[in-house]
Amino acid sequence: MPELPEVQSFKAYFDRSALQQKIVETVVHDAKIIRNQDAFNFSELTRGRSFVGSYRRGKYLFPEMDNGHHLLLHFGMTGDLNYYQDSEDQSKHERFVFHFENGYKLGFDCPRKFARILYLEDRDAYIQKIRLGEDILEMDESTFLAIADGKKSSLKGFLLNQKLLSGVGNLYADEVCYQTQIHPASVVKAIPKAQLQLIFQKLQDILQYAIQKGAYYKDYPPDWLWEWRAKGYKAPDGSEIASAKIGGRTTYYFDTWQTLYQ
DNA sequence: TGTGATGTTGAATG
DNA sequence: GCATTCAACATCAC
Repeated sequence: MPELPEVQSFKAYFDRSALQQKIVETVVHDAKIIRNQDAFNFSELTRGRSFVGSYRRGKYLFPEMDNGHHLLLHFGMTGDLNYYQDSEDQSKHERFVFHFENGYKLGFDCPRKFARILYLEDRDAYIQKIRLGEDILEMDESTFLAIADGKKSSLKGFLLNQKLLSGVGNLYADEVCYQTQIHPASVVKAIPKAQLQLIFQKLQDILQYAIQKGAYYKDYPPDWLWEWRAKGYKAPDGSEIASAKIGGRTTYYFDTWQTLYQ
């Protein structure tokens, strides 16, 4: 689920449900998901506070509290938010939940528990510490070209590296490679400038389009790659869909349809 | 039953 | 320092 467009819709969901409400209680069901506090401290630190805003960078969402401190919500593979009133609407995999003064609750669900939650006194220091790259949608073309310059890694590995540009995950990376007709195993420094510019433009287009659709996959165009993946689809030139591990992740592509630069 | 999954980290290796 | 590969995290679905 959660790549940049998905996290953007989590942000919108968070903002319209959780802002400006006092937290009367924070209940932690699974302490392991909170990485830098124990359950007791996390509850104490958030109780009585309210959220005043949120900031998204790549796949990282930072809710801001009324004392100037932040949380980090990173959704991992299966994180989700659930705003509800009746306890029967509580998710089976809720890991912690804020109870607000108005009687509603905001639960953080995560079946696989790969999510990472932190309490941060200094958000920017944390971002610097983990060397999180600039959000791809905040980046201009010249910055993108400068970051790509001379990189010896595969295009796929480059797009997935959150320290270089933040927001792209496995699905959207494949989508960009497909739509630009560039092979994901291409060596970045061997890709011509015009093609890098195309990659940049497609990144913007694809992510913006996905955000506009609320990251709801079923509303994506039928000629996007994601839907074809496991269906034995053929590219316009007749090449069959292939999969291989590239940049450490399972990657789908069309062998001859996508040009390999190396 | 085994395998892999829309993510990240840390360790080991080249 | 850079890049790659692997294991680990924990659960579910095919």
